[in-house]
Amino acid sequence: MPRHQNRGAAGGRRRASHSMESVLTEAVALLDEAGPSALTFRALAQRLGGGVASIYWYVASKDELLDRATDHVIGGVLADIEAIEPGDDPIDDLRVMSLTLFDAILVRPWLGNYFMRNTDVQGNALRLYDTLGQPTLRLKLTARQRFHAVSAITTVVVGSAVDLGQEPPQEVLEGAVGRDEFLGRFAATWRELDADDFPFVHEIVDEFDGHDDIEQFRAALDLTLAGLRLQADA
Amino acid sequence: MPRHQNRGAAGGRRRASHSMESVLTEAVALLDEAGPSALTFRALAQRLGGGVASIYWYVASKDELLDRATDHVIGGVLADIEAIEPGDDPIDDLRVMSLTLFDAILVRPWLGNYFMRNTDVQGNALRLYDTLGQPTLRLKLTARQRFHAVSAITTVVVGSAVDLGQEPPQEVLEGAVGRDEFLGRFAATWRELDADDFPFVHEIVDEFDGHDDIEQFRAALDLTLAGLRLQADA
DNA sequence: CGGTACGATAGAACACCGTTCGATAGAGAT
DNA sequence: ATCTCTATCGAACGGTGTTCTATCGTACCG
Repeated sequence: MPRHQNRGAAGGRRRASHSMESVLTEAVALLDEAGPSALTFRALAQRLGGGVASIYWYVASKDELLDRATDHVIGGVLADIEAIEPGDDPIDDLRVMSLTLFDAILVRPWLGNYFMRNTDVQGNALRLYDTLGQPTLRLKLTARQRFHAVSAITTVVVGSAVDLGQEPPQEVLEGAVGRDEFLGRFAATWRELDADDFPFVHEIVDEFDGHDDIEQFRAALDLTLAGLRLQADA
Repeated sequence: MPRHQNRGAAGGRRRASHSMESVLTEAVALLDEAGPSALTFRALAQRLGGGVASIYWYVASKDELLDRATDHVIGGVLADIEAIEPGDDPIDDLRVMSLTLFDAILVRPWLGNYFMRNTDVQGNALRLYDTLGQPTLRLKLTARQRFHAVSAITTVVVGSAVDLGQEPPQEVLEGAVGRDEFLGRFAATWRELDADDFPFVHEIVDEFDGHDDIEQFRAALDLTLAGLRLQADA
């Protein structure tokens, strides 16, 4: 395991010289460019201009690599969230923080799959969890209610993110097919279902067609927050 | 692709004779016994007493296998949920249905990772989605609100399930370490954090330690449903 | 200075995975 | 008897995470 930060520039031109920073940065770049399936040790090594086994000096396994890469970008999100100054309404603060987190996941859908998986490695995620919980301390709730409230919120965020992270069939990732057309195809299938057999699907298919992910998330979040406000005012 | 159900018993003793049913049943058994990582084509083939390639006659890829296996057990859950007779309060019905679904996922945490991934293949999941949505038709809501409400609920269910599905470090899976002890270890780490730096974590660590997954889910669900009730009564 | 310990790198090999190919067995129809 | 179509299977292919072992280069120390 690495002890110090790598403090020097590269040596000669035969051997590569990495650093935790560069490993994570390139890993994130791979994830951003082509999704989780593109992040392999061989691809990462090539990008770093080194050998495969070298990566194992910084990271004990692929799981840890993913955890650390996730925490690496969560660090940035954490800074954004900590920069939010508390307002009058704690629940409003919760809302802004959650939306900030969700925005970050929207840009990097893979985040949802690894976020908060292992707080031992993901120090920033733990800190984010705490920051997200702090507004609840200003609400009239029991400790258990606070715990459940923040769990509920992260559940909504992660749950929505997982929906998103469902690597789209590679067609939209390559840009060959737009997301709207992708949704439209499903909508078309649904519309052909018998209206008596599937009354609800029939009712909402137009809403599903071309729906906005952020709006859907905000709706789910607001339901939870409305419930929470009710609880805090009781 | 298979046309008919396999209608006969096995032939001689050299070649194995499968059926869609048996393939999915054994796949589910593997998933139940040792989690997703244990479901390999080789392991499945051995269990079926046949060759690896045979499975591809029933299923085009591993993703499809996972989708069909998931939908196979969702079929049972669907029956349970359809058996629920509507009560006076649609929101109560939503609650009972959601809890029924969550109970099923609690027993098979892997379900959460594949549920509703592809409604083309997962016919039962689509039907379940519709059934879950029907109570909202009795509420005074717009179509969009109904769509968002059911999305929110499935998000909470799936989000909670993903938390669960986080294959525990194999120690608790083997029964060597109890879940409580596993949680306790994390709690111990959290307790050592500075109380000023992590005020929220400090506040809720006792609640986290030994917490019940069902209770946590129910709390999140109830917040959402409370918000929904507010919306429907407005 | 020369030697040595250690931080850091890397190539080759291993075991396993999903998937494909080509061959072939069996049963019914012609 | 031949043909066709369903269903099966062993062997191989390319790719993966991971480990083994050997090495380079630098900092330290006698």
